[in-house]
Amino acid sequence: MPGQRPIAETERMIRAKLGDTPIRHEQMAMVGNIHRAAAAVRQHVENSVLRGSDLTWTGFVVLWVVWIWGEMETRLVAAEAGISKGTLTGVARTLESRGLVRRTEHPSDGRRVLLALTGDGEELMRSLFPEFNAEEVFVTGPLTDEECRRTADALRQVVVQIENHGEERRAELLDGAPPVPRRSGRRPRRAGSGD
Amino acid sequence: MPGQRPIAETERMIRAKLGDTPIRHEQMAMVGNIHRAAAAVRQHVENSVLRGSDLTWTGFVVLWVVWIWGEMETRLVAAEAGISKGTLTGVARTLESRGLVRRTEHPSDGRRVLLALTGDGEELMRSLFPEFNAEEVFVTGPLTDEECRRTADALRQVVVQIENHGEERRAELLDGAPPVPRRSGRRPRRAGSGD
DNA sequence: GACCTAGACTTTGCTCCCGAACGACTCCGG
DNA sequence: CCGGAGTCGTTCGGGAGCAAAGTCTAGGTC
Repeated sequence: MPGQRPIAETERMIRAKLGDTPIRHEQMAMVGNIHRAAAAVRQHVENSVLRGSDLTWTGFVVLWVVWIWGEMETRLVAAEAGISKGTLTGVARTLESRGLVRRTEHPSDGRRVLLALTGDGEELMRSLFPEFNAEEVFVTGPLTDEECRRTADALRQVVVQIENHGEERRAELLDGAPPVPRRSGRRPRRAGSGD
Repeated sequence: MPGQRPIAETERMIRAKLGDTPIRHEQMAMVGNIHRAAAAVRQHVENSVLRGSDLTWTGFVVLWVVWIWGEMETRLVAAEAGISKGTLTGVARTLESRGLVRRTEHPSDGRRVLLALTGDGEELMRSLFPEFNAEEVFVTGPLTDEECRRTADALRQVVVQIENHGEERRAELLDGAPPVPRRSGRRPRRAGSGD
């Protein structure tokens, strides 16, 4: 994505569109760059170290979580990997079909499912993670350790802000608004009445 | 995603798995937090200001690009929005079906397609963008303007690093490796031989 | 004009992604 | 033992998302 326009001109165009409606540009630039950086890093890594093992970013993250923390319940894996449990079902299915993870029933609770790495999965992660970390070092190459720490800390504060106050904030914003559901999502099964 | 383990313990677990293989933890934390923050911000915004207009994050970004820069060729919109042109085709179709953008043929080059906002799209962005920016301000609430600037700058350096040296780096890494294609992707049409 | 090469958009195949609905199961009170 | 409330993983619906293949157009050469 080499087409980024200079920031100064973007600000000028926004003013041209909105007149004097006040806009906070530092915050806008930061949010924009978070997404640009995330996409760029993800694609670089998928196209280098992960390609050879036919893994996606998410697949790798799930493997990583189970590798580090050992056999664990799927809902915890999803939380740790930062994906929804619905998504995890599909990702785990893919990884299972590649022979990298194994599902087990929970010994005492019939609702739960445990996820663990197979021998192949373990072996793969042992060789893959150092390569993955090398790419993390590459993409952050222009920054010092201290700058990485500071940036990581700032980003964590954003995550914490949303975790702590996001729900409340969304409730305020939707205060009294129509409870518009997503366009997507499963539809309830019709009760008997014909339409 | 409230399930984050403390960093110190994560580092300990990695050492337990890899022994003395050296790992750079600052870079690892930064890359991880980039993705966590990106996902958190995206979900917060989709579930607040975008929900009412039935827009996805990507849909909004595409609208934003066309709103700010005016009618432009699809490949430039894709580059500016940070998505592939294949993805843009679908997103533009969705937005067109909602009556927010309009496709026009290029006046002199029949291969190109121009994208522009409709009146509805223009009106929507005028009211939506300030709300969007307010959420950007909310999620970065714990940070000062100066910290936002610094963080945005660090993230930009990551993007630039990948833009400038990513291709070269990937070439080095894959040097002589089997040209493993993605598992996904269109398959060539079989030449006449049945399988 | 037929031919070729390059460029721009679209289609295709597979995966990811969320959130709501769902069914199976656990827990608890009666 | 039954039934309701709550939890857990899965299914489902709509939509990204990429890269490679495919289609169509532009512009040049013979």
